Amino acid sequence: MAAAKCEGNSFWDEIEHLTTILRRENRTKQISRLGGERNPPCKDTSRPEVIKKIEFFIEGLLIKLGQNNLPDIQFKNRCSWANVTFEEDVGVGMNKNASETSVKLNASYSVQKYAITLKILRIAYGLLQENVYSTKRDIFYNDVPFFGSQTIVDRAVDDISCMFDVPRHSLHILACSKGYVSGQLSFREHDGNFINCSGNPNGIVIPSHVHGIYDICSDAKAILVVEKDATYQRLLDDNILEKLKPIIMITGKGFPDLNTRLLVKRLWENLEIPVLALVDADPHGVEIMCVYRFGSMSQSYDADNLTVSCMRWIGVLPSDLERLSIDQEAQIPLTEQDRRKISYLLDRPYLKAHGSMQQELLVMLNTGYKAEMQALSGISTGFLTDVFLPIKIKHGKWI
DNA sequence: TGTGGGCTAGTCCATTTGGA
DNA sequence: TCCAAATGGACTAGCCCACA
Repeated sequence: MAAAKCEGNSFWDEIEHLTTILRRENRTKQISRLGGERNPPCKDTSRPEVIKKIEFFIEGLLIKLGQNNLPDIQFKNRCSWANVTFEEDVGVGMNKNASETSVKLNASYSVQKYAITLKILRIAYGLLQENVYSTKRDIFYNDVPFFGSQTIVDRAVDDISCMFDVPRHSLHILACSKGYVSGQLSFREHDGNFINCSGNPNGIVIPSHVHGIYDICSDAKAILVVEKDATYQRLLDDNILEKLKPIIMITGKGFPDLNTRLLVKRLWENLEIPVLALVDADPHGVEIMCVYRFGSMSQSYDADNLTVSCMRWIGVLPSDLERLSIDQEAQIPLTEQDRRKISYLLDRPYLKAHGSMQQELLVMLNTGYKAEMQALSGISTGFLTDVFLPIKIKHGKWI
């Protein structure tokens, strides 16, 4: 079923209506996003500025040591919901007066973290001076016995980004991308390399240096963000890019990495077209959609660059399962962990502000069942591509 | 072909450690 | 004893590769 063949109002009418609303809202938000109690947006700081910040920080440590004081390193606490507030237009952002944790040189339990922080700062300083990039993985393997685990490097890099109030890539430290993008999109990478996503039937790996891409061109009317790679591949096999043309499709393969989130954000900023999320009707699917749409606690200091508040949840909604009479055998009973996860989600500030999403979680809780997107395939082959998504788009059935 | 291990992300909770 | 900070572990999503 081709998109254009839908009867009644034009297939893209609802999307175009949504586009108009979102663009108008975006203008208003840009104007009103001045002042307030929250941290200003995390700046895309230039290389010389970051070098200066590191030098200034080290100078401060040396001055204190010269005064026979043991200098602490202060980090904003990225692990507390008390330190963040939710605002509809920005998502989960860090408070100006967020509590800080101190890494102390005179506390034995802090010494390792102190040393790791200084070592990563030294590495970042070198990368910045040489104007080259490295990955967190490379840094870890640079001295495995010293760091101990990858997690420690990850946390330290994010703490430093937060401390200097700069995005991670401004430290010239990147993470390997895991997301894919396909459809009506072309751009140039930071080195000038031209990328045309529509020329590759399976899409391309999202670049590691998303901030460096430019000349973004697309005539797409919407961006479809898919939770799982399996579903993404299935939709490509079902020829979704032709059936719903023109469209861009992205997957972060589960919880999205920062590069995938950055790309979705950049596409929204450049193209200003609706971003639709297609996730499982289970607690993790909802949480993944929320990470794209509202941001995460640990990256709250960079919310402005990462969250896509205009995103809409197109499916699979827990209420869809009942409406479509999905066979109960295709549904999965909620486990105790699922129920706990739903409780945590219901406590999140952004869900408290979105009654319709809260309602969907309560539907899941009340029915006691969850379902993956594959459950829709049980109705008929190609149901997701040929019926579910076209009808949802045509009738604007998203929240 | 299926399974397990190691890797990429992300989240939250529990435990350990040690200073006040 | 209490509390803050650090760390490990358990869980989610997924991919790739080696091996039985």
